[in-house]
Amino acid sequence: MSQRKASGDSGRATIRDVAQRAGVSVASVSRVLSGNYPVSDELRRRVMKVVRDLDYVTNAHARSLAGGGTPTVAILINNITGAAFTHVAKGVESAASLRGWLTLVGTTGDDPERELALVNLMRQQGVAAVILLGGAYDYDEYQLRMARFARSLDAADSHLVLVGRPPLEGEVPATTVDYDNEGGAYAMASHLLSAGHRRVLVLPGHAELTTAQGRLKGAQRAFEAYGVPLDPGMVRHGPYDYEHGYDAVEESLRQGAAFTAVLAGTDVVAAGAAQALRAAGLRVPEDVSVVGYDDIPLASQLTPQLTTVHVPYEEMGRAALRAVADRRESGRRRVGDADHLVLGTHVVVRQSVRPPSQ
Amino acid sequence: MSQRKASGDSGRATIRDVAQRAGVSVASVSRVLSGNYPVSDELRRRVMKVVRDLDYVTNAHARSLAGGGTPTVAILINNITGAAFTHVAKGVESAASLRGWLTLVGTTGDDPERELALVNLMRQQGVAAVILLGGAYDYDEYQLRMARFARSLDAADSHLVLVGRPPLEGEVPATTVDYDNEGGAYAMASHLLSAGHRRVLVLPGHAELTTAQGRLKGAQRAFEAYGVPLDPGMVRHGPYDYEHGYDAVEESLRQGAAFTAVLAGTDVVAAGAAQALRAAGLRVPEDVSVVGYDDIPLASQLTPQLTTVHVPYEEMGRAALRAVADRRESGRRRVGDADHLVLGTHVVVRQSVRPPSQ
DNA sequence: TTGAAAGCGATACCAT
DNA sequence: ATGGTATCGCTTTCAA
Repeated sequence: MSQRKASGDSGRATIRDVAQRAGVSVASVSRVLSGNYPVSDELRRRVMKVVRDLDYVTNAHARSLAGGGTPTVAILINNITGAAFTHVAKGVESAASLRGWLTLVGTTGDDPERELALVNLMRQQGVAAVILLGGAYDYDEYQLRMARFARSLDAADSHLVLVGRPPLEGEVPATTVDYDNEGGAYAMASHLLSAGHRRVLVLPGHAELTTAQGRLKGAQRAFEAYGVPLDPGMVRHGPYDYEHGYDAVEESLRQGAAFTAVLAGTDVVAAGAAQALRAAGLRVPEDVSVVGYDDIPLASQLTPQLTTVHVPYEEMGRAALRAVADRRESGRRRVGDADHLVLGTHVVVRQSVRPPSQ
Repeated sequence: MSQRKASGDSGRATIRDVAQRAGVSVASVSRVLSGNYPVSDELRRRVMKVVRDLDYVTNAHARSLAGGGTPTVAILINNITGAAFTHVAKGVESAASLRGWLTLVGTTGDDPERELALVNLMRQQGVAAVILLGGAYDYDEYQLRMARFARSLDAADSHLVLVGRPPLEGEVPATTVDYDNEGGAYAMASHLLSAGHRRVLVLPGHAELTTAQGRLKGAQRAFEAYGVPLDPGMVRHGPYDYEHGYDAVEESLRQGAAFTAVLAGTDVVAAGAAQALRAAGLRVPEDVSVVGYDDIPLASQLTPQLTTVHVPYEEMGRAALRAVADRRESGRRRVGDADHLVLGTHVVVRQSVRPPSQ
């Protein structure tokens, strides 16, 4: 019944099927296909004909077991739906495919268990690198956890790459591709301050998220630089989503908070904030200015177009992959050897900021 | 120098390393790890200890060569940045990970060459299925091309799944997960017509794209049903992006076209259209109504919130994976056996439609 | 319950 | 330029 290997009938054709049918050795078929070895035209013709007839493709698993194999990188995201992450992923994928590499994607849903499981799964796959995207929750064990990931991957000839979060402390075999998060926030807040705003509602994000921490710190530094006190009551933490932006503004308004501008942690939060302002009969930017962070497409599609901080997400993705590829080519480097890359950010001035009216 | 296998030092630890160090056979280690075989507690303890010490994970390539292995599905997208696709991908990924499956992602950039290369690459990987996302360009060879993909994959014990596009003609071993594209457009157009709109600017998308064709056809049917002639000059084709929406409206206005509503092919196009209307001093929806299609988050984040057609993208992704998984479990089915699934769509009424003012 | 050994499909070294 | 074959790491009979 289940006569396996009856005649290359069921399942995929193997290199042996091709060899047999072409009347040559498997070694020859392998040579023709990899193309990195001198082969007679006659042989090549014979083999390729059969390859086409059988619609043969080599078994990637066997190949990578035997030596060769397509390098693969894994990218782990919290939520594939986030526009910012999506652009990093695009950068990684495009740079990978440019080199003929494959990209695996896994989503963690902010679940440490799942993150661990995925890192191990990727290790099993023998990926060239695991790229972790997005800000991290800075809980106690975080550093240890990441250090463990890094060492595990390193021991398996793989590599850990952190994108969009601060580098790890100590001598850990990991690469970080980050952006000037705090600097961007500093510039954005300064933009608001120099326009004359003094009372601004700040929505940095979750207090434990590294990106939110950086953005808040940048804003605080700007306020200090301008000698303007930043009322702690004007800082509201919450998730990076539309609802949070909306709710935070609505609530502040209800509590009678007086502010002439909103400094949001992301463009999506800014969108929610703007909507809440409008719902309260306030005009943006005539009555209240609103700024975001990230510069995702949404920012320029809103009305008014959002003034925000541009983060080179796609470029970060490309940089991450380049770092991995370089490291492969030039043999592994020593720990701590230029493992940290920081890309610049800058304010994109659009239409959502005006000097305070009164 | 390059003494390989000196002592399981360099590279990943193998099952042999574990066996040796635990003083048992590789077979036993394999049994302990796969857990699908009776094993003494003592043995298990010994093996697991070493596994932890060595931080060992099995080599997925070797495993899948030998028989077992993690099922993997590939999802091929034109542009990973599109919000709609992203949600399908999320559905696929979540359903996959629920079963312990892996997800590979590749982007084609609308390039047939690359699409072919990717399908073959995925075939090499021995994926359980290749999921093609998004509308297709209905050029001549399309059907033949897809049929070839389908047969190739089928012959390799894999499977082709088409998501968001019409099913293939004839007896082709492929599964289609689609949504009622035309029906949604019909309902959306009817909504506009029943509100009293008679002159509406239609921006269905690229004329060759199957989704655009369906959306246009649905709209046309609605106009017919209402006995309202749809001026061909009021239909403008173009890409599914913000710029197209903006430009199309701007140009129509410049040419003096008179319309009281815009029926856009996607939410993003609608966003562009709305922006252009505002730029021209027209209010939405007081002066001109605007509707979209897809119901991506953007739709409810715009001002005014967009009335649009909801498409269950994430659910489609889940359905696609379920179809593949079912097919695996229950052995392959015969060609043409309930290979076509169509999910419903419906209008989501929000704030961007008003009866025409005059 | 445990071990030995035969593949799985491809690569690359060693002969010819 | 070609062919034979050991090998990659693991799973799975087949014996013990």
